[in-house]
Amino acid sequence: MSQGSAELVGVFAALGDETRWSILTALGEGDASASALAGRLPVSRQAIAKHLATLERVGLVDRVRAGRELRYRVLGSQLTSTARRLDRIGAEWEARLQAIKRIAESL
Amino acid sequence: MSQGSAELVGVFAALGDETRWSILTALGEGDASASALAGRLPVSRQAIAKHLATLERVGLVDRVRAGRELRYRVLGSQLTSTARRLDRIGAEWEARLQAIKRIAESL
DNA sequence: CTTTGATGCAACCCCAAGGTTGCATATTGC
DNA sequence: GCAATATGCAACCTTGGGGTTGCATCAAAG
Repeated sequence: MSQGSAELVGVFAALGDETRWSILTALGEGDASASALAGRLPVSRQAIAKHLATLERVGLVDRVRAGRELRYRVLGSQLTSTARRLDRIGAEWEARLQAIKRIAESL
Repeated sequence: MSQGSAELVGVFAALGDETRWSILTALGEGDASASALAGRLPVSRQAIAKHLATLERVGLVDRVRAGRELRYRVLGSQLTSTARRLDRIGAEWEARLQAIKRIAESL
């Protein structure tokens, strides 16, 4: 079900851009096409199309034909699954820290 | 306590690089200095120093002097708190999707 | 069938980011 | 004090990514 660590890094790279977040939040208020998004955001339609491509590549977004336009939709599931993986990693490292701290205090 | 969305994006940008992940995982096996890391990873010490700087800037890592060297340590807490924020956002979007799906099915 | 609105493709610009080398500057150990 | 090791700083190179403009293409609406 879940992807490898390479894809994990890809998701983070995709989320590490302000413009893409503005696209995601705009999509959060309802599905939209690249052209529609270009009307609301201060970037060209082609720039948005590229961003949508990278978002789709990492599974953060979904496309579906609707007449002559392509409507995009946010996939929250990818966010939550990524969050879960991130939480597990952080918890492991945090556990290590606590263990070391306990050892240090017992000296 | 938690930071703004700008810092959130910064954390993701920091996590969107393979080399930084290799640094983080290396640090996960025990605190280390930039020079020590340079011995284990296939990049120069200066490159690692830059990465450590960006990791520290977003609070993913911590530095402490130990004699003449600077030892770095992973802060899992930043990961877990980021994961929590990510999960909330994903959950909201997922809820929206489900709501729309219900409406569509009721037609 | 022609027009119109939408997407696809390509060339191009610019800059930040990852990486390197070289040298200066501490700080420990003897 | 002197040698050795670690960090700090700076210049520099190169690539990729974000952005733009221009044009081709395609499908719906008249």
